[in-house]
Amino acid sequence: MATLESKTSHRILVVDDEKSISDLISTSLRFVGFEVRTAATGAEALTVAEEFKPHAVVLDVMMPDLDGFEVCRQLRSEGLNVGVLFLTAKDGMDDKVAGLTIGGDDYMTKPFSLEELVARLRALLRRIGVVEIDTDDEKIRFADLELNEATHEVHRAGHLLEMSPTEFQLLRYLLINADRVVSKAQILDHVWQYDFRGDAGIVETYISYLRKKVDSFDPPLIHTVRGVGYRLRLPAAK
Amino acid sequence: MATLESKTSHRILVVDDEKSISDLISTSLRFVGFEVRTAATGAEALTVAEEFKPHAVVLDVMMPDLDGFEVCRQLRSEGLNVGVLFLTAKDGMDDKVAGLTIGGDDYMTKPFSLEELVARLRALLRRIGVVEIDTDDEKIRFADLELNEATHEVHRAGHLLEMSPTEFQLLRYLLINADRVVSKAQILDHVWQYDFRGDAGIVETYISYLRKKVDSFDPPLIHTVRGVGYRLRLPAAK
DNA sequence: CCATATTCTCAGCGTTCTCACAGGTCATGG
DNA sequence: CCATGACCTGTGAGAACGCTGAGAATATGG
Repeated sequence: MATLESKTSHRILVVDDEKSISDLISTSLRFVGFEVRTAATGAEALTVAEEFKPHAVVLDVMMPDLDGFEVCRQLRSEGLNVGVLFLTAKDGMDDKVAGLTIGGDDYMTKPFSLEELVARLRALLRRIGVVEIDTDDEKIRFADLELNEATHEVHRAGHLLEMSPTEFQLLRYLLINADRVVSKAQILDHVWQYDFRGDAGIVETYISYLRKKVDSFDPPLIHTVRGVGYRLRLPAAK
Repeated sequence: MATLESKTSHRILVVDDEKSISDLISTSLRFVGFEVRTAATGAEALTVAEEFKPHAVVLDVMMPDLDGFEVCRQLRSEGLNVGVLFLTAKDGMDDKVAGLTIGGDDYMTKPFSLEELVARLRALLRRIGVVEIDTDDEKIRFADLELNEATHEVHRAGHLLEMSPTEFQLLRYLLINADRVVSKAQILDHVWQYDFRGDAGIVETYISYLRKKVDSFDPPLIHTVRGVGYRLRLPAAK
C-alpha cells in the first residue's frame, strides 16, 4: 500500500535497439507506476523526446545510428532538464565509458537486475530534482528494520547489519513489497540479472542468509508462505 | 545531495568552441547549482555576456576568432565586475596566462578534473566578492578530519597530513559526499582528468594511499562498500 | 639536467560472494 | 501416522572483488 504511486507519474523514455530489452524495461517501469515511451534508435529518441518531454531517459550507449552520448548531448542542448541513465555492455569498450556519472546522471552495465534499475532511476529523479527531496525517501522502513539507499546500510533494532550486494537487493525487494507475498519466480525476475539461468533454489539459499542476519532479532519478519512464496510481516498477535 | 545550492544561484558563462567540453562543463556546473549559459566563440561570448551579466566566465584561451585575452579585455571595458577562469591547452603560453591571475582571475590547463574546476570557480567567486566571505566556507570537516581549500592543508586529530594533489582531490570528493556511498566510476569521473582512459583500479590504489595517511589514526573513516564503492563514515553509527 | 615526487599499471594474494548440491526438516493431505 | 513434496541450511568450488607492494613512466622543481 505504501508503495502505490497513485500520485504524479513520471515520464520515462526508454531507448534501446534490442526490442527484448526495451520491452523488459518498459514493462517493469510501467508496473511500478511510471509513464513510459520507447524508441529504438537515437534519431527516434530525439523525436519522441521533443513531444514526450520525459523526466528521465534510460539510454543504451551502443546504438546503430547516434550513440548514447550524442543523443544525450542533443537532448541537453534542447534545454530539457532530463536525467540520463546509461546502459552499457559489460565486455570491452570500457574506454568509452567515461564521464557517465557527471551531473545527476548514472549508468549501469548489462545485464542488470530490474530491482536495481528501478532503484537507480528513482535515485536519479531525486537528484535531478524532479521529485521533491525528502531525506526519508532514501530509506525504506518496516517495523524496526531500516534500509538506507544512500549509505547502503541496513539496521534492525538499532544494530548495523552487514549485507552482501545480493542480500541487500533481495531485502530491498521484500521491503518494497512489505506485507505482500512474492513468489520465488518474481524474486528471481526482479532481483537477479535478467540473464540468470540457474535454479530458483538460489532464492531459498539467500532467504536463509537473510534470516540469519535480519531475523536474529525478535520477532521474525521473513515468513514463508508454503507453495506460494515469501512475505515480510509482523506477527498478527498485537 | 548535500551540495544543493538552494540559495542564490550564480550566473556562469562558459565559452569554448569544443562542444563536448562546454557540455561537460555546463552539465557539471548546473548540477552543483549554478545558472549556466554557453557560447562557442569570442564574439558570441560578448553578446551573451551583455545580456546575461554573468558573475564569472569560464573562458577558453584558444578560440577561432577572438582569443580569450581579447574577450576578457572587452568584457572588462564594459565595466562588468566579472571573474574569469581561463582554460589553456597544456603546451605553451602558460606564462602568458599566469600574469593574468594577479587580479581575482585564475586559470587551469586542459585537461582538468571536474572537482577542481568547481573548487577553483567557487574560490574565484569568493575572491571577486560575489559571494560573501565566510571563512568556514573554505574548510570541509568530518569528525576530526579537516580539509582547508584555501591553504590546501589537511589535518586529522590536530596533525598536519602531507597530501599529493590527487590525494587531496580524492579526499575532498569523499568529504563532500560524506556518509554516502560513491562508486569508483563516480570518483573517476569527478576527480580524474576527463580524458583519463585507464582502469578504475587506480582508485583502489589512491584509496590505499589515503588510508595510510588519513586512517593511521583511530577510528578509520574510509570504508569500503563491497560491490558498490566507498564511504566516509564514523563507526559511531551504533 | 638531475633528483625527487607523483601518477599509474600490474600482478599476487587473501577475502568475500555466488551458486549448486545434497541431506535434513517440516507442513500437509491421504 | 505416513508419505510426499516443499523448504531449509551446511558445505565447498570457483569466481569476483578489493588491497597492496613493486616498479615503470611521467611530471616537477631546483
